Amino acid sequence: MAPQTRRTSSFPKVIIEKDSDSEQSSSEEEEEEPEPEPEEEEEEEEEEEVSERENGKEVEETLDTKRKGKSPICISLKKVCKVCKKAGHEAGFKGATYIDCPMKPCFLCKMPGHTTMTCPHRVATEFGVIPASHRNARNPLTYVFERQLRPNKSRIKPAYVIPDQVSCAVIRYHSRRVTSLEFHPTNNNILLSGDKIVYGNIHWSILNNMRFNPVNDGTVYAASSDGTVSCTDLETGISSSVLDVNPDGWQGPTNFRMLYGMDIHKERGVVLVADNFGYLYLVDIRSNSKTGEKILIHKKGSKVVGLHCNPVQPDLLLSCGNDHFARIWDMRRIEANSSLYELAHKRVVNSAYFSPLSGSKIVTTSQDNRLRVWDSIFGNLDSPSREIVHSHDFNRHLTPFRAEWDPKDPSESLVVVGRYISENYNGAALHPIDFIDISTGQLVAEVMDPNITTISPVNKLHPRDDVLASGSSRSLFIWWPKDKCEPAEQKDEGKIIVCGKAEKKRGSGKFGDDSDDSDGDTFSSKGKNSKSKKSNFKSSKSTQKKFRR
DNA sequence: AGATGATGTAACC
DNA sequence: TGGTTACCCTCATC
Repeated sequence: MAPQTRRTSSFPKVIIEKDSDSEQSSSEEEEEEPEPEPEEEEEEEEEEEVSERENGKEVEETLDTKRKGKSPICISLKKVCKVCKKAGHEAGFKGATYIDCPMKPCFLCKMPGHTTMTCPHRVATEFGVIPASHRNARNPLTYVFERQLRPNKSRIKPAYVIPDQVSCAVIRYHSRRVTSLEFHPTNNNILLSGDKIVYGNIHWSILNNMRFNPVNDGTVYAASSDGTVSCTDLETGISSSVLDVNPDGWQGPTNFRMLYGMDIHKERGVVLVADNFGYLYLVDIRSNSKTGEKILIHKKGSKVVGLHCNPVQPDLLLSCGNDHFARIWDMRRIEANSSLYELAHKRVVNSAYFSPLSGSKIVTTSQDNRLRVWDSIFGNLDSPSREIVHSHDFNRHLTPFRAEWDPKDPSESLVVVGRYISENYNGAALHPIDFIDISTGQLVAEVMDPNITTISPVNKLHPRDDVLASGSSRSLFIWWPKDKCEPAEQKDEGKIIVCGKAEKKRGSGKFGDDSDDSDGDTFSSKGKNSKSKKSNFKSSKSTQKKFRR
């Protein structure tokens, strides 16, 4: 074997280009570039470049081995934009304000020509929201809803009761990101949270969705990426698998089925669950076993991330998934390609929910950074009645964002959704949880706390109380009006049940043992558990809730 | 304070 | 169609 040796005489000179520490503007950079031999510089540009980037600096070597072997290796340590890799500007945080790369489309609305800073949708969420057209499509849904629901709909929209300030409890119990939250249907003091489980426990993979059993709210069903649906008794903690869509076990990553969307059809007594290949499965609640055959409801091979039964017309099923569609089905005759409506989106649909009272509206969260409202009475289902630009980008480290209805709002227009992009609030980059009026597109309220700097993609409003539960990377946040006592103190049985792998030494150790610490201990003020990352913030008991205009 | 890496998937070709 | 790649405001830990 002949060792590759380079003759010292032909070893090229190494030139290191650097930014000067004080100057960063592109024009000045060009002036400062060392140009030892102008002719060779020109040659360099024609050569193939092998470049690596590290920490916003570009290290690039220009190899000239096949020619004279004499022109210099040029290592450039010039600062480049970490987004577009070009010099002359830099994207990233300047303090608590994020500066966008001007070469990329707006990170918020995805349109070219401006950045998030100047995006009209950032200034006002209602920008570009067109009033719904009062088309009357005379479709079958319209008749059903008009006859059955109009009398119950209030004519005057009541004002939202949103407190100026809220208190927040931080629960650090999950060892991985929170994926799912569910309030107990009857017991005000029970909240269920699911996480991305690492190993062990009821499921060995991500818990994607869970629902209380509507006929026996002491049990909970959960769908997981491990391909099973579990049924767990909350009193005993005993869990059983009621569906396994991989009866032959692991047959490779392309064959393994994972379960995402799930809901329970109370009247029919079935759990509806869908997989990552486009199929719907039914599980009979009485026998806790699979019933019927799987049905293709979305594009073959695409993930079905959400299922929701209409609260008033339970035979109407709403599904959504990665094929960019949400679909409405008639449960009485559901088979491939038989959907009543197809709600088209530009990107993946993270969630689709019927409005909680009348079931006549649908709100969807799509990865094109838009919330869409579909109204079966005042609009039609051919196109959304409203599109609201809102930052909830897909990110591999985050649970996908899902806009959730406020179940207590009689006008069915209030929606809660976490925000991806941050805003500079007194020097801290915070990601508020947004309350949006979908009838106007207006941002009604934004919930935030200077101590909570993480993103909260999972949010759920309490069915009866003024309580918001938020799920973040590893924490749960419980928000309630500041003037009220802590939720768990309202009744004597406060209890939070956390599904997932418990990491017991985390946080303040309030959950360190398995005893039912019910009252004050269960909720602790955020000051105790969460360390303030920004020293310029004092840990205040109450949280700012800012109103725009 | 700055570097590290765990990590899943949508969109593209 | 399947394989490849980027991924741009994570976040906890060292």
